[in-house]
Amino acid sequence: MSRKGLSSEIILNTAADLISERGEDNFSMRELAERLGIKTSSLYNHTASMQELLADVGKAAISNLNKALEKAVSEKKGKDSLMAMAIAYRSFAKHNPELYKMILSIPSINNKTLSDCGHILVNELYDLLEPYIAAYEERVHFARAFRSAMHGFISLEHADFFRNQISADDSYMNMVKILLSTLTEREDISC
Amino acid sequence: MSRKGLSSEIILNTAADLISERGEDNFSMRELAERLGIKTSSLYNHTASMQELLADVGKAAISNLNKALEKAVSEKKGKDSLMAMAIAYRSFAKHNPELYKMILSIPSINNKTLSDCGHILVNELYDLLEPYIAAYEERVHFARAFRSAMHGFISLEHADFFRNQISADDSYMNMVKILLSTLTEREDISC
DNA sequence: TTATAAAACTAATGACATTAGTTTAGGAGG
DNA sequence: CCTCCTAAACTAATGTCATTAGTTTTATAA
Repeated sequence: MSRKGLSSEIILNTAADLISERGEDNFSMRELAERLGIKTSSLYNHTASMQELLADVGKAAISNLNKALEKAVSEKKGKDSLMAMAIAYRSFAKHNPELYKMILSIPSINNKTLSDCGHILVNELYDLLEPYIAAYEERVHFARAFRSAMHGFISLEHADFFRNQISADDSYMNMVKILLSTLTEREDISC
Repeated sequence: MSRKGLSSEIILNTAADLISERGEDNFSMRELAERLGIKTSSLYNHTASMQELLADVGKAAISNLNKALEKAVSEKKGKDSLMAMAIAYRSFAKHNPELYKMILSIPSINNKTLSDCGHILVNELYDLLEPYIAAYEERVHFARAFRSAMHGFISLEHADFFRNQISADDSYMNMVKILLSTLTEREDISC
């Protein structure tokens, strides 16, 4: 190491802070360098490109989201787990709107990342749905619907598409309940 | 007029073409000018800024989406109308993925635009839901869930989050049916 | 104490949006 | 047919970026 105690981790965290504060569109290597107290070009000793750095921030974000979901799910059982997941998902997106948005741009950049990180959410969902939906294909359908609803709601809300006075929190809970209401415990006819 | 037969409409359409081909992120005034056969700075005789131009492209996109939805809805009745809307929504997004994405960035730019254009979709939905949901607040909740599901599905699919072999088309139809299945015709107890 | 290499630096390039000021051409009025 | 007017083109310049090449510095390992 040289002069500063800069590590890739510090750079990543500072980049994430900057993005959280001012949005991905307003992020610049110049401002990141300034905040770190170095010249812009020095950043390239730590990252190959801005694109790679942004991808890394996205990976960290999806990893944090997954941790939050796992924690939430592990504390409940059955439908309560699904409800807890939905609440944790929205909570993460609400507290980290800019980082949440970055998650969507990951897959197109890096095919492996999503396989590594994103599947936790999906596999968790598949497991939780098993007591309610026997057929694998149907489980996939429902999981996609569930994720779509969560993501879509958050996305539309953040883009200010819900102008009506009615509480968005209420609408979200209502939406999740509607979806969960279509799940009925199946009698186990195996063996 | 002077030399060329350029109109704001031609510029708008060319910009939309360019965005459709290469994405909003890769759009540049330089390339737009080149395709139009003029110098970059000449564009500023027709638009105040790139931001305004992009906003106009977004407005045109939301307008086209609304037209497609209205047409689809008008040809059916009851739940079939809702199904037709969902199919038309997805169809638009599938054929115009880049333009669809731009719609989401409109509200933050211009508060009036969405009130003018976007409410058609919302009001249409409210009307269609009236035979099934009496309470206004409940209708708002359901309409938000419905839009969230549609948008979320399209958004996740386009970001390549549905890696499973299972058909995305099937999943989409399944999702819409799940939501519509929770709607039951109410007996009209008014008067 | 010295060698090494990571990590800082300076300097330069090329893409980009945007602005100011100038020129040109096509249609309106005589 | 001529002349003016103005929309719409142009040239030139500025400032912001990301990125690269080449140089210097400094912390640590030997």
